[in-house]
Amino acid sequence: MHRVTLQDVAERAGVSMKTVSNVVRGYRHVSPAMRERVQTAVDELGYRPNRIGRNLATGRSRMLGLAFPDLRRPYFAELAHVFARVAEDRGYRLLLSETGGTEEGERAVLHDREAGIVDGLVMHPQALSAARLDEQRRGMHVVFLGEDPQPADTDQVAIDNVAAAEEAVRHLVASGRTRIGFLGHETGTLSRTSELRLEGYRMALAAAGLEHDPALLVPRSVGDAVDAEAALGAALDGGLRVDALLCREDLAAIGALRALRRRGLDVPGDVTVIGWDAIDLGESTDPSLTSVAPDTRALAERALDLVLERLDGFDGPGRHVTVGHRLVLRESAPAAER
Amino acid sequence: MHRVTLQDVAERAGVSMKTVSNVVRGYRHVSPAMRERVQTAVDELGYRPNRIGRNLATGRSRMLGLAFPDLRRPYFAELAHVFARVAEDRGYRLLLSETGGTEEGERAVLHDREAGIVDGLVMHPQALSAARLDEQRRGMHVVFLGEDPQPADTDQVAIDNVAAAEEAVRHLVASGRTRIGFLGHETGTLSRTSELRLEGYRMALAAAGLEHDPALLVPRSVGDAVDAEAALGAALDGGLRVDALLCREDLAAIGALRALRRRGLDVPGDVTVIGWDAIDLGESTDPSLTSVAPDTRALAERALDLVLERLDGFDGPGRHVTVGHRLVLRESAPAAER
DNA sequence: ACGACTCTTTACAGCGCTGTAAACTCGTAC
DNA sequence: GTACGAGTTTACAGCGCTGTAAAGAGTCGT
Repeated sequence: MHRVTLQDVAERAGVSMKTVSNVVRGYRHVSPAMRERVQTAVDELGYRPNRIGRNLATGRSRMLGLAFPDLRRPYFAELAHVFARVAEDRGYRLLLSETGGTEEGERAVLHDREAGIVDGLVMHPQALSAARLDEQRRGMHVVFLGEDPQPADTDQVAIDNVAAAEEAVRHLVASGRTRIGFLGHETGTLSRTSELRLEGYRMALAAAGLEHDPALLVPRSVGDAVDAEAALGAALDGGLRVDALLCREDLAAIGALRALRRRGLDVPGDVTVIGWDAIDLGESTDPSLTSVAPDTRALAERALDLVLERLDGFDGPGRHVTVGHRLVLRESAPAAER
Repeated sequence: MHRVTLQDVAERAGVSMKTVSNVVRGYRHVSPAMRERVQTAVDELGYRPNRIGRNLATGRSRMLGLAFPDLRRPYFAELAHVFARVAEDRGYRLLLSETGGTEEGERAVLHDREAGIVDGLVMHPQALSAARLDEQRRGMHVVFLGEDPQPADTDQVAIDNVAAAEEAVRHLVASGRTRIGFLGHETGTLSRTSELRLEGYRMALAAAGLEHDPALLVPRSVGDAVDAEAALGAALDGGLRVDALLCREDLAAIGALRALRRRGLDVPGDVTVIGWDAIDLGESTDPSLTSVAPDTRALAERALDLVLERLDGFDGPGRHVTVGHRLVLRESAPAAER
């Protein structure tokens, strides 16, 4: 079971190996007659290029790493899908990795370039500090997703979390809501993303002349729907009264739907709910979820632009790109009656 | 920016390249003194192996392909997570690919071995026939997931769909349900998976002495929750009366919850609902979903066992492995009152 | 006619690492 | 003392492909 190599084809066609390579790669300086002759031999022998040989010779794998904390979270799975599509359009494959949101996991994916497995990396960091990220990446081209602190000379892409939160809260205010809670940020140390979303939430409350009441903030310890449900349930049972909720992510919103309904509170009548991420399943919850939808296509496009420009030799300062978002209106927070 | 190679370390430590390689790979026939001397040089120079060089020399990438139709479907994203973990325990990386459920997509992943990118493949086929799969794989070691028709001498892993469906229906029967519908199979040609689940459904009905009424089958054209909701909604509005539903997958069950609630039907009181796949979010729907849960851990373990045994030289006939499942009881179909 | 340029093909070396086998040393058994 | 086996280190060739530069032919402009 000997694999067919360039040399085999070269012998068959009576030309040099390099000429076979030129034909297979589509190099333009090959005569039509030669191209046909070699292609015939390629077809007869069923030659298929060995990417490993090519990768070693070129020093490029044409594969990019994409690292998320956990693929089971619908938003990340859906984002991975978009990234894979965009990368494919650019002639790249994606190697998906889960970091588990741990330092060790993040450190591991940063080493993939050194191993020659990937040419660059797009990553959603969660555990490593900016200094450690910089130290561990050792020159690897990385684009960071989100707004967590990152090394100064690296590139990142994010949505404007402050503006998006403001917009969501404004929508709730326009619907006549006055006791607007926030559900789903971390119980202990806040991630930068949570900070920004809370900042936007507070700014919009202030702009609406609503007093910010810390009692309206409901954190959770684990970022899933079950934990959000429990956290909100406990708060409601402990006397929390809200007429609206901005949730840090859709999973928290889904947990909120259960917690509210279990206590006889109607959504959106008694409590209006807005999620974040606009996952596909948000269309099929009951009520369907109004949610902040990042422009995931633009996110992927920009991120890949940035990392590929680095691969092409761009050596300028780190760039911070903000992509769009919109508020997807569904049943949990319908268009305001005006 | 010259990468540090085995040769650099060898010169630094005053030994041969091969000795450095032996140390780095943990080859046992190296003296402790030599090991320490080389490791010191490795650490000083910050040497990191280039996997591409190793892959070319060994003919192995230690990467396995995992191909699903669409990562956005929660079940596949969650299964991918389990596979990645199991593969990692075995010293392999996974290269995830989406086939889009198309022949072209499936054909493309079957070629990755020839390119040298992966050593083998685990795949959930949907579009290619058994004959075309056999033709296209050209000797590549593939393990197929599910029970669709596959080449005779290949390996596959699946749960017993018939038995699982029987069990689910028995649970509904034990809850006193007599008009048990099935929601979510394909509108046109049935996949083998749907056939088997329907077969188990029918067998359990017969065993319970319940007449099988074709009007109780509600197919859908697209496999998402929105389409299932529409299909069931139309059927209910067209006069369908059921007191229970077995759904082909959890997404269909989630769609069913909305359709039923929108028509004033209570779950599980008026209609008991069972889904399939036991996705994480099934715990946070309202009511939470009772669902057939494949033993995904065993699925991943067996599938990787099979493909790795092929890589190790096993050349026997194709093996069909059935792994376990269980019925996860939640609110949509609670334990029967007995 | 000569020089410059473009097109075409090819020889050569190298990308980084490993498998194989040889050479050498040491310890043990007969 | 000798032979054998195990441990240790190393030389060599090769895995498949590409970049670089050279060689040769043809065309065009001066």
